[in-house]
Amino acid sequence: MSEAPYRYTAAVADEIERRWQQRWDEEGTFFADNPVGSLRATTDSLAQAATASSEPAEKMYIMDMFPYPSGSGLHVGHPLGYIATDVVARHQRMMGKNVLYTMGYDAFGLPAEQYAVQTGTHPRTTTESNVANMRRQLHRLGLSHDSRRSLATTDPEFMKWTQWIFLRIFDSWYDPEATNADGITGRARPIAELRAELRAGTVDPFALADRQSITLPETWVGRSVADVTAASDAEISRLADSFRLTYISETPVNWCPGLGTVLANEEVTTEGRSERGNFPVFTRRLRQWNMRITAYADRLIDDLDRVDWPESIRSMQRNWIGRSDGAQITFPAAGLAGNPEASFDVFTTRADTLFGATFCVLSPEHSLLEDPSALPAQWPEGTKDAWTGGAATPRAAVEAYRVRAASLGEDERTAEDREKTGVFTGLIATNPMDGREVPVFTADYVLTGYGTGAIMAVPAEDERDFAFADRFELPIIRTVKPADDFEGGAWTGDGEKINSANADLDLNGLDKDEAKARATQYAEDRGFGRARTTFRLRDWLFSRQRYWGEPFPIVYDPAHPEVPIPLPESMLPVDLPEVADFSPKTFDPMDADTEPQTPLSRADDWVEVELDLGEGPKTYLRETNTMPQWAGSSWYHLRYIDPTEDDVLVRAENEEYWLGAREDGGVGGVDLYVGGVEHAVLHLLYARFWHKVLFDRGDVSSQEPFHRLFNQGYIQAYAYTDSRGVYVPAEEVVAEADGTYSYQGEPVTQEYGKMGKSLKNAVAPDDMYEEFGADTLRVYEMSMGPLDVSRPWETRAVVGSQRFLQRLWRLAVDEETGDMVVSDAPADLATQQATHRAIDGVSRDMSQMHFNTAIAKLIELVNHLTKVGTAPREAVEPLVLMVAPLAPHLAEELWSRLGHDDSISRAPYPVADPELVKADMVTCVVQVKGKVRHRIEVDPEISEADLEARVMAEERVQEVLEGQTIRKVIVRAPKIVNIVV
RNA sequence: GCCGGGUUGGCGGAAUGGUAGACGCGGCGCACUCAAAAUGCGCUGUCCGUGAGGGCGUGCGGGUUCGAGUCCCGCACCCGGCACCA
Repeated sequence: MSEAPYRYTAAVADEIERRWQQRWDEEGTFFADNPVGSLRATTDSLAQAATASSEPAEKMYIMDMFPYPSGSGLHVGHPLGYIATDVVARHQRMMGKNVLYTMGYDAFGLPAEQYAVQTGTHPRTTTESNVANMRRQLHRLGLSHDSRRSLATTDPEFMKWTQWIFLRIFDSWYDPEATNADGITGRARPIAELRAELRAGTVDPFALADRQSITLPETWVGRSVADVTAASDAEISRLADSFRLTYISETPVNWCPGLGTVLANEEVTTEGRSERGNFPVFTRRLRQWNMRITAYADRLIDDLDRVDWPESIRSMQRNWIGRSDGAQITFPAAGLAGNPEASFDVFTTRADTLFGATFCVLSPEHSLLEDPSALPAQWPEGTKDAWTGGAATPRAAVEAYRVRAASLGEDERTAEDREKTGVFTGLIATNPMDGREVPVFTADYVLTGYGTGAIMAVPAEDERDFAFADRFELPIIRTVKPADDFEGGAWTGDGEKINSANADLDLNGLDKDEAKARATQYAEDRGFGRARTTFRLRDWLFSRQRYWGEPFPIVYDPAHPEVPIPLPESMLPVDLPEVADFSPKTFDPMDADTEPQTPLSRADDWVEVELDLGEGPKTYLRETNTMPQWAGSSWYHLRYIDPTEDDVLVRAENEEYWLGAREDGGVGGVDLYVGGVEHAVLHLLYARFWHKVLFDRGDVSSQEPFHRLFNQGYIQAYAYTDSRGVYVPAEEVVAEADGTYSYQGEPVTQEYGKMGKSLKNAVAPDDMYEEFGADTLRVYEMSMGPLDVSRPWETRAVVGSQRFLQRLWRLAVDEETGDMVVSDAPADLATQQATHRAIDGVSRDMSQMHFNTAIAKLIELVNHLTKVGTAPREAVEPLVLMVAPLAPHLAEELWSRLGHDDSISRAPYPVADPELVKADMVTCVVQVKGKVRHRIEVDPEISEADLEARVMAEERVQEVLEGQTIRKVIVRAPKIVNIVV
């Protein structure tokens, strides 16, 4: 080490990196200018803009999925995506773009709250220290963030606008007939406009409610549009309230009295107990806030075709939304006490099979079964023993079945191999096609949350219905002719219609699609059905019984506790109260009938508040639920744009500049959004939904939040367990010659997967800085493979990236003296060509985010220059410029030592000279029957005729062709000649 | 079951239908050194051959093509998502 005092070691790297990071901070090197407002051009960048041109720089908005500021430090897997976006941001700046690039923190959430419950430390304290720690760790990587735009979702000034958006959505209803400025049908409109339309009778609330599956207040059920126009203002107002995009409803949730909280499905085990604490969990209807995301289902699917996202993610979203086109058919049902006109609706995607419906099935939670005592008191004639479930009457059978169904967990109920169960309800429905009487069953294979919660069963063409019919000895009528080799069961394939005719309609002989259309039309003409689209997507359960989340900007008048009252913007933000206890009240774990008592509900001084909301000072009660963690992440991309504005969410000029619709036909949004695939559905769907509401309400000009999405892979790692299954430190595991592994002489088992502290295989970035420096870590992570593929971490391979940077350094700096050794003499032709070929290839790779191959080409150039001896400036300068996005500190240092005063951050990226990219000679491959037999060096411009002549004249070729007849010669100058014999 | 993605040396990975294995790790050898480290240079898919060269090779089986890791058909395995969704 003493021999080379100026070698690029970790210590030298550390000094360089800290020095440049400080300078970047001091000079605000990475500040991005807004068109207007407080983040308008700084003096420096104004000066720079003036020297360039009067045109504003082209923009580029690059964003990472922001992290939760966890307390347990980073490992080297975390920053993979951040390094990649930083490389893109730095490259784009050198390409002359105005780059918006920053980092925020998704800081509400459970860990800080749980830590608070255990230790009494306020979540805000924990959160702030974690954010500070994470900022420091990321800063050390040299990420070129605009620090002025950084935020945390817990900042009161951020939370204010989260609450403001909540109110915006609360103030909206979805008008499926309204057209947006740019031709999209369906739009959120102010609730006041709905009240006006209801008053004027220009909207039919009953049709609208039916279309959006909205339950109207009971006083309005069964009334007409004429009743609406004649109603009082208060009544109209209540009616309009049912259409809000944010609403309260009794929603089935996972209630865990032992923890005193409602749980997400992921937090409930297959045994129906809480993951944490192992308490019983009950499915109960509780009063909850919801967001009507289902109103946007069509647009959320359709606009997936207008964004540049991986196909896999788009397909996951389509899948999740689950649009399915079919028909809703009404079946009259006889046998219900006091209701001779009873009927129920079924949803089917196979209206063509109506003639094959031989029974119907209601979900156990279906409204017709809510009062089993209205069911027949005796089994109707023809009831088979198997249908009764052993009960004496339909009432008893259904009652027992419903109780059983309620006690089953979701997982048990939907277990794949479970045999079909169910009981006959005693009700008899009429098939509207041919008047056939069919029995009505209840069975838990029909789900209450999908379609209408009721089906017509067509055992001949549906596997589930077939299994049920088989078990309960129900008739089967085929309405599609199966293929000849069909072996029985349900035929779900295509085929000619059979057995499908009544006096007025004959579907026989038609194909599936034609028959579907005809049957649906027939149902519509006769008034017993219509085409309908259903979605798998459910509305968004938006309330949580937690402390560490955004409070709702909602109060209640104690006289009307069922009517939520929005607070005016002037009263935002609603801050969290100080409380003594951050945990919700817990109950007897077995007592399902308890009600959640949120942490906020016990802050009496906060809950009860005197306000003047236009009726003079009055006492109101605050909403005590908090918002889910998804809230902040649904819109932070907007706040990055205008983080300092206090009077507006985001200024229109700035939003349009950074997110506006694109020339290539894109609908706007962040230019590049990088993050893990785990957010493929929920976060991205919620953010798209909020963004679309804001678009509809005129708050933003872009229709999608994220134009281009990129999912980075994960850095994975090997973990090792000993004979007891306990993890041992991966670092100290030794690979044995026979391919096994051992730790302290004992054999251990290798597994491959995530990196994590508990798996004892986490590698801390700090250790990498100490051993190699941040630039080496950056280059290593970018060189490991394509960004979207997961790959294993290998500390021992990091040295390769360090050697690359050391060789680069050595090209310019004498390791003994520290002097610059770059030559100002002109480079030889081979070096010029090597340089320009590298520029050409690296430029292409960089713009496609192929950093691994870009680095390979840079290494090749460095290796070439190493062989040359003294490196010429005309090669070293472009090389340093190309390295700058990847290893920015080293590049800045060399750039400065090469005599440049300005930061390399906005130096223009090198451009290849096409003349020097062209090769003088290329290798032409001579193949015989597709096998390589010879190679010759030829001029790249050689004509096909000349090339063929050259090849045929070669001695070696003659030799190989000896005694064979040439049938054909394929010439692709200058690369290949294939001789077919 | 359905949807999406994948399978290339000892390892990470390169290859607009046209020289399979760029670049890196590891390994082997040489130079420098008393020696080691570091550095530089060379070799490194596999089998046969002293060599020139040849055989075989991109999960498996077919096909298209003058030519296939790449395109098409079928299959196996792996990863991810959804799933009694009517």
